[in-house]
Amino acid sequence: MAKPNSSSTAIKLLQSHSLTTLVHREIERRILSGDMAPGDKLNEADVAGELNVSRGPVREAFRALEQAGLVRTEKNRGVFVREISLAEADEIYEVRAGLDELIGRLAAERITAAQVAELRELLKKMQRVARARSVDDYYPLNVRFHALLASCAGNATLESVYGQLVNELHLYRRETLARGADSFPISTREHSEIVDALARRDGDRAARLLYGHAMESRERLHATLERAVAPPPTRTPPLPPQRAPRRNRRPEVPR
Amino acid sequence: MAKPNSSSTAIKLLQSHSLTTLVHREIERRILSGDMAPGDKLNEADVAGELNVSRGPVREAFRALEQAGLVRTEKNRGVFVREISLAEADEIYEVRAGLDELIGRLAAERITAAQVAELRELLKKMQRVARARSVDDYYPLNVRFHALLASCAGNATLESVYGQLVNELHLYRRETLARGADSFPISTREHSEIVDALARRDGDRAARLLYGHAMESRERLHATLERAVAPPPTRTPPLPPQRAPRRNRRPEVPR
DNA sequence: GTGTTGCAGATTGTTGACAATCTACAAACG
DNA sequence: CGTTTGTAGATTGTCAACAATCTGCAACAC
Repeated sequence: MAKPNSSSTAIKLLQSHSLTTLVHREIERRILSGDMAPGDKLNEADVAGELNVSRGPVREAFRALEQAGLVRTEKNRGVFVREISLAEADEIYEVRAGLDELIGRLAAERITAAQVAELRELLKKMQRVARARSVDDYYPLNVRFHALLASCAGNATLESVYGQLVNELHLYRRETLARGADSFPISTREHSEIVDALARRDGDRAARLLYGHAMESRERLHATLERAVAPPPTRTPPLPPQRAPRRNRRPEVPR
Repeated sequence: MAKPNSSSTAIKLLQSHSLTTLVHREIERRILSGDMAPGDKLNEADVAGELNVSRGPVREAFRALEQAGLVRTEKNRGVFVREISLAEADEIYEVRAGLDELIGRLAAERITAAQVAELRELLKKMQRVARARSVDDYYPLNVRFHALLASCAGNATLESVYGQLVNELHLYRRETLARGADSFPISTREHSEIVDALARRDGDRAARLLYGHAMESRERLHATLERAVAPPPTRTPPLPPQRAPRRNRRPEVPR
């Protein structure tokens, strides 16, 4: 009765929230927020106990997180927060640069006036924080800026793939404490130029700026790492045998 | 005793192959091979029975497949082979084009002589098949060509992301039977030019060719679809209520 | 003392049973 | 005759117990 097909959003939420989903999100939150460091072990029974569920949903959530690249599983040994090597971070930066380039080209075509305004708003906030040199405040704003940019490309698939890579890079940052790559507000001018190019619908320039911007982050990462090569390697004193396998997504040709 | 640290690969295989993994691969194979069509329902008990395992591993495999974008889950209703709309296929093609461009640029720097030879070998085979106009033989070769190209970029992350998108597009092909997009051997000349550019290490040209190549596939897809707009919509006579939600990967800003 | 072997505890992998929810059909009602 | 309501069956969501495997320590042999 009443409204049969109003599709009340509240209903939809409860409809899709199984325990597995909840557990998945909670663990993801813990990993990305830094509550758990890369290499930490996730004990099924402990997690289940803390969240007051049984081990079934926890195991299901682990499989999803593994596919998302946030944890690594070793049979009969457990799941661990994924550790990202410098080489892997390098790879991810490279892919991200390519996607950023695409984002620039597409966003220039499709961006709306409201989105430009929102970006400029965010830019102002970033410049304030940059002047205050508060690095830890700057990083999340930078992440938000690029996420917003990705959404301006008007391609949900692109946004989703991009977001996954950013998550993995975030993991790397947590692991090495190599704060330099995306944190220092070196790039406020570049950010402004990007938004300007988008506002003028100059896709080629936006694409070029964004690609260069991402590659610079990668360079800064290397610089930071090389500077920190003589001091202790940031943590991990004993470092277990390291029999970690590669990730498991494979192309697989049909037929 | 004997060889304590030979890391015999046979051991490693049994080490990582849990039932969940096996089930995951088997279902993936069934979906990509076309044994199951998009929209088909995957019944937990049935799958468990066919593979002689209990429902636990099956459910875990489902969660991984969902994250990989191959199935869609509706709470209390089941999991279904993902149906990809034209709009989504369009998005994926767009992202794939961007990645192809990146692949061209990177592969030009890193490709080896052996890889060039392998590509040329494959090209010859493709031209033979193209002359014979056997479309169904051409498609898998085309897939292999692009997978090989992706591996030449020397970036495992890129290869993995690219492979996932290709899988999803394959799903679209299965769904619509829109064979035109990647099947017709229109592009043997373009393929040759791409390999030539890579062999000359002309990254800019390879990137441009590959981007254009992917975008052409997208255009062909549209053309094929528009040509088939008056005839019946390729299948799905009743078409259930269609309350499919969006995919569930989300960026999620930390802290 | 050094290295090996064998247990005990803990953790993961798997299973089957139970609870909650949905679908479909049929009976009752207007 | 069409609509609604209730019930039965099937299916998914969750749980707790069992089996297999691993880790660490202690006892033993050399």
